Amino acid sequence: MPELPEIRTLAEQMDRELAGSRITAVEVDQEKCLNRSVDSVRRGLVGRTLGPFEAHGKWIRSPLAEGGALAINLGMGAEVRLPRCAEETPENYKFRMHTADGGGLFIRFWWFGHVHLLDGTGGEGPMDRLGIDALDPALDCGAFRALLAGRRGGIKSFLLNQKNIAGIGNFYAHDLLARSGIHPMRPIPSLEPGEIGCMYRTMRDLLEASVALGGADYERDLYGRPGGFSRRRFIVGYREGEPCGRCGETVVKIRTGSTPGFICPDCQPEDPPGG
DNA sequence: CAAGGTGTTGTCCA
DNA sequence: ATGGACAACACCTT
Repeated sequence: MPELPEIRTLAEQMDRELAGSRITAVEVDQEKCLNRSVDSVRRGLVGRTLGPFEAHGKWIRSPLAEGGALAINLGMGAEVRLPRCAEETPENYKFRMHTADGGGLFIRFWWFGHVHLLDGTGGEGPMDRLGIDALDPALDCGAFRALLAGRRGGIKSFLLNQKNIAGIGNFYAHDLLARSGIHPMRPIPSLEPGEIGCMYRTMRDLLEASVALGGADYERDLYGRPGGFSRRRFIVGYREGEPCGRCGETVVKIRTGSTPGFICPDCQPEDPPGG
């Protein structure tokens, strides 16, 4: 379930703990998480030096000083830990990397996730197909409008598609739309300029607020500490049957395409006034 | 206890 | 371009 705020929190911590460290050993017990064979990944990492860690959407990348890069995606909720902060036995972490300074990185994959070794030439992995990061400073309101221009589908599926904007998942999408007063199934062409501007500001406010708190409280960081962003902050997200945090109307759960969604029927009319 | 929902991504199909 | 179905098979709630 990690989305942009949780990934960004981890990337910042990994940058502090691991950037500049030389990799001394790599053990993998779950080969399907790799984009190459275990031997190939081990050969490509051991002896190399990790560069700065950067988040892009739900992916984390660290270029290697000798060329190429390490790319990590946590899928539906993996755990990433420093070895000294591991709570379980090492065997429970299917990817284990050790560094010369005595540190390292353990990853326990839950459903699935990815550790990719990239050769750095581009066009080789999922990261190359990502849209702009949702908190990229270059994504101002005008750029956000430009992304939506000419698009025809529903707004929620657009926001969840990482090729359009990277970092938004179902967890934050519920309130991003509710706080903007937009029904998830609204066709993009039906959105008023004012609604798009509101959605842009809400997206930045919501994600930045969670980043400032270290991400969602059900996720744990590199040290095993939970984030400070509680879902009690949501006005509709995961509040089925409870009053909407804005108007008090009862929140309902609906199907929004292939994902479940939570909406306030009053704040998010399917057919907006004047539309 | 068994069944079902859930979060992500890529691929395939209409 | 768009979305739906599906696969990857862990873990919690019902």
